[in-house]
Amino acid sequence: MTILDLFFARLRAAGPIDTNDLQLLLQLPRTTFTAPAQTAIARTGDRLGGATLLLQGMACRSRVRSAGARQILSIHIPGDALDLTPAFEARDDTLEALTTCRGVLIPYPALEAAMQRPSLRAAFARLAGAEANMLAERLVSLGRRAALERMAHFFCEIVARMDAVGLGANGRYDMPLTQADLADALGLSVVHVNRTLQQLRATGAISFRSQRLSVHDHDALRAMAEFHPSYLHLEGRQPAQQRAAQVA
Amino acid sequence: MTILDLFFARLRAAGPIDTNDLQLLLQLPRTTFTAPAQTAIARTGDRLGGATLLLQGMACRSRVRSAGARQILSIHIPGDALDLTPAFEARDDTLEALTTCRGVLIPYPALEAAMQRPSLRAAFARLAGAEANMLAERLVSLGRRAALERMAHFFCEIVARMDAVGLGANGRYDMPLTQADLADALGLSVVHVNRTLQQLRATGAISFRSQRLSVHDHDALRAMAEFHPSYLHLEGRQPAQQRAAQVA
DNA sequence: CGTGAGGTTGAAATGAGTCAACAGCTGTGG
DNA sequence: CCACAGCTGTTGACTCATTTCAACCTCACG
Repeated sequence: MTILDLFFARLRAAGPIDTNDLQLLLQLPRTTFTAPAQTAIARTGDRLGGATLLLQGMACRSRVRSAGARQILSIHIPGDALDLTPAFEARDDTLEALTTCRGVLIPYPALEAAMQRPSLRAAFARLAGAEANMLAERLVSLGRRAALERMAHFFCEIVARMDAVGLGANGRYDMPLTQADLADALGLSVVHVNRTLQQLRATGAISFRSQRLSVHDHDALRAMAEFHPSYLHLEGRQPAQQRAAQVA
Repeated sequence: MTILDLFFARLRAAGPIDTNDLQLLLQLPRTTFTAPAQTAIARTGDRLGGATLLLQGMACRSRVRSAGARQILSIHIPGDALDLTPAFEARDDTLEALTTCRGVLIPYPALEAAMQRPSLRAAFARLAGAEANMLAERLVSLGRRAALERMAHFFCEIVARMDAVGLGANGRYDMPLTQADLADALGLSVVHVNRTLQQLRATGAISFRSQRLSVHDHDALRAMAEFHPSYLHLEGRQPAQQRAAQVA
């Protein structure tokens, strides 16, 4: 049981990984950080100087257009690695804490050193690949899915990811997103998110209120979204409990 | 003057790179391939087993929904590196040749070996980072830009990229995209692409017919798109000729 | 000269956005 | 302890961007 536990769970979900590698990761220098809810962890133009592992809380990466419109690029849950690729230049997006966040920062030089090891390089490449895949699938959502499917797909993905690291149980998940956040993630207006959410609730597949998502009919939700979790490249698709046991 | 010339131009555009590294890249085993226009280079489920460098022609990466709707994820021009990250699992998208394509495939094992060298790792990370940045910016387009801006932004990006490797001159660029391709890239219907294109032409900023894009008013186009090329992380923003000279 | 792919057009339908008001809840300060 | 401010969610009416459907045009090509 270590501090990086959730990150290790994420690594394991992406594929087999060597115990020695995990040991090496544990020995990397790192600094912990916390960020209060609703604040920026890193802004456009900043240089974090390392990769971030999110251990508690929920964060998102976003870009803001001059007109003020915000587009959320990705939502991050505990166990996620952020900014895996060394940023040589100033960052182009903003990293925001949606809730109070706790995590660690691993400086790039240390990470670079660890990357000497091919097996670790491969493991990180898998994470980066999954991240790129998620971005791609979001592009499909915004480009070619109607609001309802889009929202259903969003919930399917985040639920699959939370299951993979053992977060949430009995189909209930902490989901501290306002409808405005959801709108910016889905490329919709707040009003339309509200109505689409009602529509989705009306199907009986989910409920979503007061920071809490409950999935009542998993299959129906997936069908609505045409969700095929293969693009996430998560190994098993075990329910949360079983996965949690395996990790521990 | 080597066969990988355009790829080297792309690497250089992304940042400084050592001559020794280029030499090493030249010595990597590689197989050349060609693909006729309108055919798939690699389909969902395939495993290419290596990174692809596109040297001639134009290709795109896309996903198709069960209903038949296609979303183009990225457009690739000569000099682009595709599938830089080793794919351990079957690919999730389709790689299509839009025109006749010529390129080389570098097997992952060889690439992996080259990655031992930190400077090369950094160079490839820059390419991968730029790719991810482009995906992110496309997400902003689909989520938060109206059709006209979206199209203007698309043209701005591809023009900037072509300039960076010395393709196109005098504001004229080979652009073998049908309006249907454009629609699938921009997440619009073909009809609406047609009308938006007329609107864009009417501003006098561009013309686009018979596989050829001409940019008449670069500044107007950028203004319309709110295009800020910094996210591409291309070094200079020299006009094509100057850049071509530097590369040669 | 016919055929088909790509492009263009008009009209009607609709999904999503905008505007504006209001309800519910929480935290805060008087 | 109440009043108020402010954020989040909800609703209705209206507008508008975009899609859909269907027809037609144009041109390259066999």
